[in-house]
Amino acid sequence: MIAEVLNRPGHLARRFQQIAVSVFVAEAEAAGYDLTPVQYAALAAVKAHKGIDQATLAGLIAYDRTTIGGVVDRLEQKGLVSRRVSKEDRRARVLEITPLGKRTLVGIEPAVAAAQKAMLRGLDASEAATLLRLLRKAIDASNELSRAPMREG
Amino acid sequence: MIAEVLNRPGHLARRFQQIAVSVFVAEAEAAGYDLTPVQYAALAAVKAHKGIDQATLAGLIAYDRTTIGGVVDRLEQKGLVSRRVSKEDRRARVLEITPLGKRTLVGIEPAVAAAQKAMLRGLDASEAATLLRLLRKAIDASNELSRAPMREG
DNA sequence: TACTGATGATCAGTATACTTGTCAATTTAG
DNA sequence: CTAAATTGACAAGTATACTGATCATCAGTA
Repeated sequence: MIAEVLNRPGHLARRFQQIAVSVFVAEAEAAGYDLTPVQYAALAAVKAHKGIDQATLAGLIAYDRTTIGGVVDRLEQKGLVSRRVSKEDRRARVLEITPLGKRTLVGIEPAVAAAQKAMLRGLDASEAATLLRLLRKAIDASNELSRAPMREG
Repeated sequence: MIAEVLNRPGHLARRFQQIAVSVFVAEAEAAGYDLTPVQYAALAAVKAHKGIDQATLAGLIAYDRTTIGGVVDRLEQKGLVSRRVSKEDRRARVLEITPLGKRTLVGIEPAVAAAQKAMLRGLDASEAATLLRLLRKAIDASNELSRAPMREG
């Protein structure tokens, strides 16, 4: 049997993430939005940190700096974010959320909430809280082991 | 602040999975193996189920049917798995682990164990057990919400 | 000031993970 | 027993997530 493999933390992490993405995309689509979890998180971060550059944004939500380029490309293409060269540092691209981006964040919120609930539907409130707490704890302790660690903003 | 986004289960799932993959690849590489977590799980499943076809393999470890094709391609290219057309069903590709594949699974085991330990290093034994139990429970309850649900066992 | 190093971003390349569509082979329905 | 539905696999396309390399710019120092 391969139960040993299927019960390893790495495999469970992959499965849970797989379900989380599926649920998010399904809820967003049902609500009429074409936004992935990654794009959503980036958009929310840009809103919360006006004028942030891509590298700082990547550190904030723990994305690889190469990956963030493509994500921002798509957000820009959808008109949710604007990107321009910084005046202080001409290497940097300064990001800002557009009015459409703001409306999108507000409008998609119920779908996001529904998705977060759906992926925990097998757990009661206490279990869900425990799972999130332990996930946070494990992540915090291993942050530096990731190739794209979270960097405080 | 974007703490609300960063503390959502979906984001934590992504971060934990991200760390799990990084740790696995790093440990495997340090041990002299070029194998990803996905390839490892597929290889272990092929060993445990001789003569399995790709679709059944995909269901067993909850991979997308299309994804498994590329994974098996790489395993075959590395000489870890052999693939041939089934005699009972000529649509199917029958998979078998090679001697090199078996040696690889044995040899990489310490690195896999080290990786699983590393990604839980922030938790004590009791917390780790709880996290895995709750992850399993959440996954089981939402299995069908995934695009590539686990099939059979 | 010139040099050195660090940093922001991008490009090319690889690997997952999924979509839709297609094809061939098999199974089931009528 | 044929027609319809299903299934296994692949192809093309998109999105995340990295590697390593390169380029431009900026910051520090000698």
